Parts: sequence; structure tokens; C-alpha cells
Amino acid sequence: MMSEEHSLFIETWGSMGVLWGINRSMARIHAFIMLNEKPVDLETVAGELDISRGNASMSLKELRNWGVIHRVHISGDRRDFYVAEPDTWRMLFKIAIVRKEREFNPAMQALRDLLANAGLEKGSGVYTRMNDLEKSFSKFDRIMKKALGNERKSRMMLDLLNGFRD
Amino acid sequence: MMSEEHSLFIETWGSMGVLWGINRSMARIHAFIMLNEKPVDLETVAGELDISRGNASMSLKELRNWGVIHRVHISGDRRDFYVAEPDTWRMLFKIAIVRKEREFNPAMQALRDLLANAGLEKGSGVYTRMNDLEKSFSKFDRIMKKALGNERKSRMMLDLLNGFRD
DNA sequence: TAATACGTTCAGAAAGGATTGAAATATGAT
DNA sequence: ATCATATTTCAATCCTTTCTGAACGTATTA
Repeated sequence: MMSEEHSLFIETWGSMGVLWGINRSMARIHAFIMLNEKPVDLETVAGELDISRGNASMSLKELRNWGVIHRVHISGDRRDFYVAEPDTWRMLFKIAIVRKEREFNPAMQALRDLLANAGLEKGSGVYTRMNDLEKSFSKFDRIMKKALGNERKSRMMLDLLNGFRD
Repeated sequence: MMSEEHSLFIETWGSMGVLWGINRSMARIHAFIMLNEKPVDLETVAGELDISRGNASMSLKELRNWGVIHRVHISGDRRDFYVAEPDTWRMLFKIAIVRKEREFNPAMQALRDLLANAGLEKGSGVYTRMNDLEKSFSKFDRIMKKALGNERKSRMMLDLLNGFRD
């Protein structure tokens, strides 16, 4: 059985999932795995969280793609087991980075195109506003980069990204 | 007619809307209003973006609730007109703050409850991980606050927040 | 007063996402 | 190879969100 606090955490994490752009099931599974000292298997996940095996299977796969959980093997057992990525700071930002690349960067690009090519009058309110907005984006960009520290995009990170392109 | 760059910006902004937790229509309307030197009316919004008046009406209302656009009046005209909030940096963070309060803070609270009351063993991996996670959340919290500068929650901001509570 | 213009609301339609469950596939043991 | 078990896939279904459009309310004008 699961404690009050464990359930609360799992459900809250589930709701918060949207912040990272992951759905409820995925986020709940992620929370559940984080809360387990021992590696957990698909059967347990599906049973404890009351979701289908199919859903559990796909969600685990995607969580693995995001790099926030890992598959491990236990000798003498042929089931797959899962554990959470231990580096929490990195874990949180892995998702944020990907989302930034996918959604924020194109918007910043569109904004720069607009400023460069749309022939807005330099003195106009729209120009000023868009220029300010571009500065805001750049500022946000810098904050993001700073928050990520000096961690550079690794090969893995790029692969991950490509895997998620539409 | 609308330029290539304008359309691109509108659609990109629409896609990025999910980052702020606002839907495509709302985000597109927001972009459209930002791109207009002159105040725009509902009719124009619905026509140019090809959405129903009903949708436009509701979206404009919500955008106004978020505080990212404002309603203005033009004397001699009885239609309602809309303009974008001119302070872009503030505009972007208005939404981010509300979302943080709504989704991030409860998760941080659940995490703290878990650490305080779930009776996790101090030495265990789960405890360490959850403790690290709490530190990460606090760090993120600090970054957020820093990004917002020394701007304090104004009365208006609190009203806004309350308006959005479930 | 009637006629027109404008804005809002909301029930139902449409679209989009998430979930299931059964079939297909894979793996390991005997 | 066969059996038993574990996992993945995906079409169908369910659920949620979004959107439409007609109906209604209100204000303005004639």
C-alpha cells in the first residue's frame, strides 16, 4: 500500500506534468519510479497506478526517451526494471531544454525574421514592441543558459532532440 | 492582406502558446493584436484569423484576464477595440507567474510534505533524491524570482491570481 | 417604436489526445 | 522446438478541450 504523502506527490506531479509538456500517465509513472528505492517493473507500475499495460509500456518508453528514467536488468529475472535518473537538476532541465529548442527557439527566429524582413517602420509602435520582445526573448535565453550552467549540448542531447522532431 | 513574416509570426506564436498554457486561438489573436499599430476590433480579429465571433469574443476576454491585451475605446465608434500590453517583459512573465503559482508551487509543497511526513529513511536513495529535488525546486524558484527582478506582486497581480484559482 | 449593430453565451459539433485491450512479437527456459 | 512469460504495437474507444453558430441581450439610431 502507498502512503498519503506518496499518493499526493504522485498526483501532484501528474498535474504538473503539463508544465513539462508530458501527460498525466507519464508524469505519474515518473513520480512513482522516483519514489521507489528498488527498480520497478511494468507490471507493478500498471498495477499500482491502475493503468493498462499498454499505456505503461508506451509511457515508460517515452520517459526513457526523455532520459528521466533508465532501464536496468536484474540478473535471474527477465523482466525489464526501471529506475529514475539520479541527477535531479539535470533531470528537470533535460525536458526544459528540449521544449525550449522546440517551441521557444522557432518563435525567437520568427521574431527576428519579422524584424529583419517585414519592413516595419523603425519609429512605429509595433517595431518598438517587437524589438523589445526580441530583447525579452534574448534575456530569457540568457537566463535559461545560465540556469543550465556550463553544461554543453552533448551528442546524446542532440540525438534526443532529433528523436522528438515532428 | 498579411505579409509572410506576419503570418509566420502569428502561427509560431500560436504553437508556442502551449508553453504558456494558452490555446492556439488565443495565442494567434494575441500575436495579431501585437502586430497591429492601430487598435483592432472583434470583427477584424475573427475575419483575419478565420475564427468564429464566439471564439474571438471568449478568447479576447481571457487575454484581457491575463492582462496581455487591453480594451480601448475610440470616440465616435461604439465597437470595442483591443491593443497589446506595451510592457513586453512584464507581459511574458505575467503568465509565467500565474502558472508557476498554480502548478509549480503545489508540487513544491507536496515535495516538502513528503520529506517531512512520509517517514523516508534519511540514508535511503529515495530520501536523497527527493531532498535533491527539493533543492532543485528551490533553485528554480530563486531563478524565477531573480528573473522577475525586484518587481513585487501588486494588488492587481493578486486579483489576477485569484481570478484564476479553480 | 422598429431596425440595426455589436457583444456574449452556451449547447452541441468537431478535433485532438489519452487509454485500453487484444493481437503480434520477442525473449528465455526446458 | 515448444511453452510460458514479458513486452510492444496499434486500431478502436473514451475523454477532454476547443470551436462554431444560432440565440439572446443591450445599446444606438432613426
